[in-house]
Amino acid sequence: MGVTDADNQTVVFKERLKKIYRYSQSHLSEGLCPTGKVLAPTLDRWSMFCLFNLAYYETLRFGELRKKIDGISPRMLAVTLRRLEEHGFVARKAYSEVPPRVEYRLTDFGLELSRRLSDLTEWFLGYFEKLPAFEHFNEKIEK
Amino acid sequence: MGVTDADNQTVVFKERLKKIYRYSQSHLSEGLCPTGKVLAPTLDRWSMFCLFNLAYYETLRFGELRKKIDGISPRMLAVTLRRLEEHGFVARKAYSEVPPRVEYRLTDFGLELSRRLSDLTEWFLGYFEKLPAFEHFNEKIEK
DNA sequence: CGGTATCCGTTGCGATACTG
DNA sequence: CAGTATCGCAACGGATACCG
Repeated sequence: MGVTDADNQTVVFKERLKKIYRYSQSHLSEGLCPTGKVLAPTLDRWSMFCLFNLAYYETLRFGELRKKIDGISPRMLAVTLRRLEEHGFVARKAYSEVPPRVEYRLTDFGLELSRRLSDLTEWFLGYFEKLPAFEHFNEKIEK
Repeated sequence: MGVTDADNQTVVFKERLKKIYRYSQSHLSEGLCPTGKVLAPTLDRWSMFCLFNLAYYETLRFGELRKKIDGISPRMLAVTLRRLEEHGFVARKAYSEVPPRVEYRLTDFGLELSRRLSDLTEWFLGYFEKLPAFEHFNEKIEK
């Protein structure tokens, strides 16, 4: 009676916000909110390319990744992969061979994250045509 | 026959990855993938606090936000709000009064983004207890 | 093959002081 | 009240060269 689904959704949303907010405030000194702590390592210049390539091909070697990601330097690929590994998104497997062979793949966590990030990306690609801030982006897409 | 829901999901996921990947590569020079382009401005030290406060209280003035976000300087609040406004997440309304009054609220886009970010945060809060990289995080939560 | 080491420019952020 | 101006530091990313 008078209480709509939308109302209930709002209440749930606000409770969630309060919970997250409490966590966030206890971590202010670390420089990032908890969402940032997880997402930031995936939002630099190269991480998403690594994640999505690994999500697509499942297993790739260092050199294969390097070839697939146009313009990345060996240093940045190493840094990016190490960070993704440290955060539990990517698993690294080194074989004791000559020449050396190292394979990378997503963990379950990394795969789930990739799915969720692709959902998010899919959602806001629809906004590019509407929002002024992303106009330049659209122009390039159309080319 | 033999084609499971999981298989179909995987196909859809991979098609989506290809699509996003094409977009991303055409924007390499800009330094961020499209997901990053939208999310990065929300993942610095302060943006999420602004977004979540505005999602919770709906409308807040500059000074109110400043009081609610512990430790933020006027400069960083101004910078953060301006960036959020430029990206279409936040609407700014200035009243011609003395003393001046300015109100901030989320746009529909900003509200939807806040919901999605809170979903994401809710999901991975469940991983903090499992992943080594986030152990230090858990310790603080328990305090 | 799979990385490191080094240097260097840019950006982000904080602190403080000031203003229409 | 709602910001801006200025300064300074520290972290990040890029380019290049080198190594087990």
